[in-house]
Amino acid sequence: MIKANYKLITSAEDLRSATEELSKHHIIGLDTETTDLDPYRGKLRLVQLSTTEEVFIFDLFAFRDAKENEDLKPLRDVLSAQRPVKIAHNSKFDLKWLRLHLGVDVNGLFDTLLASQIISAGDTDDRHSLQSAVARFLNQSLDKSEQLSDWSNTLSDSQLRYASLDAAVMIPLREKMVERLKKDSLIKCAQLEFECVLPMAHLELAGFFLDAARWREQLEIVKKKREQFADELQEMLAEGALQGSLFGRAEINLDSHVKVTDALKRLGVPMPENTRGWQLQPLANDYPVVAKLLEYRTVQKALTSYGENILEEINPITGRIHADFYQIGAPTGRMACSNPNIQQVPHGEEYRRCFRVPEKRKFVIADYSQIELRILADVSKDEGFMTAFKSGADLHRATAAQVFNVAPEDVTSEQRSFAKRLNFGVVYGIGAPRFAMMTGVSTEEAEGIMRSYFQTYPRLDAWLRNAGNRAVRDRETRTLSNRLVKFRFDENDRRQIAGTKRNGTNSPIQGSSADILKRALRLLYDELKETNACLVNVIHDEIVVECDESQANEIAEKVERAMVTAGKEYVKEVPIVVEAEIKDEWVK
DNA sequence: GTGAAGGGCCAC
DNA sequence: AAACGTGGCCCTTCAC
Repeated sequence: MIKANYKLITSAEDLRSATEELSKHHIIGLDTETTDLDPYRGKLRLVQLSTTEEVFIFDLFAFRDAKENEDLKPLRDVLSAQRPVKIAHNSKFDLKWLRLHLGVDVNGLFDTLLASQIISAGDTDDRHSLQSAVARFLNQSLDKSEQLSDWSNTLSDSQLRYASLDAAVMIPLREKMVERLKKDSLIKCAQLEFECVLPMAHLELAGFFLDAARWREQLEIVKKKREQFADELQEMLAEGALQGSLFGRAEINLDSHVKVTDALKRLGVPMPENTRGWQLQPLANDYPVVAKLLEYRTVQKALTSYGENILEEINPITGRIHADFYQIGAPTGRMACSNPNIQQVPHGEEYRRCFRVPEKRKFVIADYSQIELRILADVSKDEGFMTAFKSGADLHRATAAQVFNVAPEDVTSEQRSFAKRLNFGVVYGIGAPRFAMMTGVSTEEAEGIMRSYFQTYPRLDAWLRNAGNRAVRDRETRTLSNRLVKFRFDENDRRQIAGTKRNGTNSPIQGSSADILKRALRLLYDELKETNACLVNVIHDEIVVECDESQANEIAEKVERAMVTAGKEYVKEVPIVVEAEIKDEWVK
């Protein structure tokens, strides 16, 4: 059973001696208690720091104006120093509050949530709450009943005991996790993740500005378009109906795939198993009604996911959108984002241009050029594929020239398009039938093109096959940071084996790309520290920074440098290219 | 009425 | 026979 002797700190004098004691330790536990989940709405009540012997509970309500209060400086110093190492669960949360309410950036972190996810290596059955982690690693139960209690009034002994336990448990939990991280060679990956937390905390605090008036304006236009598509689609679908209602045409629920499928069948459209876009696309040429359906769905999707609802996500205090980012959102290590997901705002300018800079500010929008393909080239060491990048010219054209054995200037637009689709497809483990479907050639032709692609890049082919086979054999794979991705599958199920092969080739590529981005975010944080530029969005291979107009050029250089440097740490031979632009709106 | 699953589509 | 990887979010359908 975890026990903790706590000391409540409410005076400058006690604070000094407590921090003095804390700085004698190499490793301490960290937790906070707040009156809300939103740092802009609530107050930071307690900061708990634990050693192996005791827990110091700092009651910030006992100190006036915490952010500027000189009496709290020793506490800030302990938190900002690289040592002692601060252990916390979901430290991004604590870091946001400490930054905003205590004016300190925490350095020297060990995050038990991230460590738990890294160790689980993508096993989606594992849960990663503090409670689950304590149960799994320490075989103990943790009482969370006071978590949502009122932290704004006089605190009960039960609350203080709860507060101290959460901090105290960090030390034994970390010990168990370090054992596992070492055993699985995951220390480097963990360090990468821990160093990325502070940039993520800043990202969430900064938020992304959305021009609400412009958004509403644009929505009206899209809504009109939807009404028009809906009308036209109803008209076209009704032709197959046996009878209309007495009051006119029988309306079909266009958002019901069941009803729409029925209606399309009535019209004699040879329907595939389901009505997903990529299955319907080939029918769009022959059946205008199918083309119309796809048009309708695109507009409908945009309107439902990115309609009025997103305006509710604007924080009334900052006037900006503070989305939730999950640093390890996918088994590959990729991030995920929600409430709202600003990583998948539709590309249409009508949406993107609503994300604009405030007065006197600029965006620096920087993205990696073909990062996944460069990683693939570098790890496979395929001479031809690497050459295509080293030439510095248009990659898809260069690929087409090699695959179709023509001079780059003689590549037709069709050949370039084949090359482009294949370049993108190989990362996902595309097969000939799918390639045929998306390019409109026969499966035999597709097989021929793919064969010549892989003959042109034999080592690339070998690497892909090998990666897939190894994934099946070892039931795991690694990214360039040595991040582990485990696979679970039924070896008697051929579909699952095929799926594991695709995962086995895709994960190291996608995951390494995530590694590079995370490293870039940390380097960027270090570069931007002394400026008032801030990270405002991250989209897998793209970074959006908002900065003062007057510094835009300088900041753009810093962003580019951080990203290229990060890339070069992992990709040794193939050049890393970053394209940075200065913009007023989030458009390319 | 509620919640999970299925189907679909957006981003990379 | 299978057919392109990772996520989030929407709507409908269906079971409880």
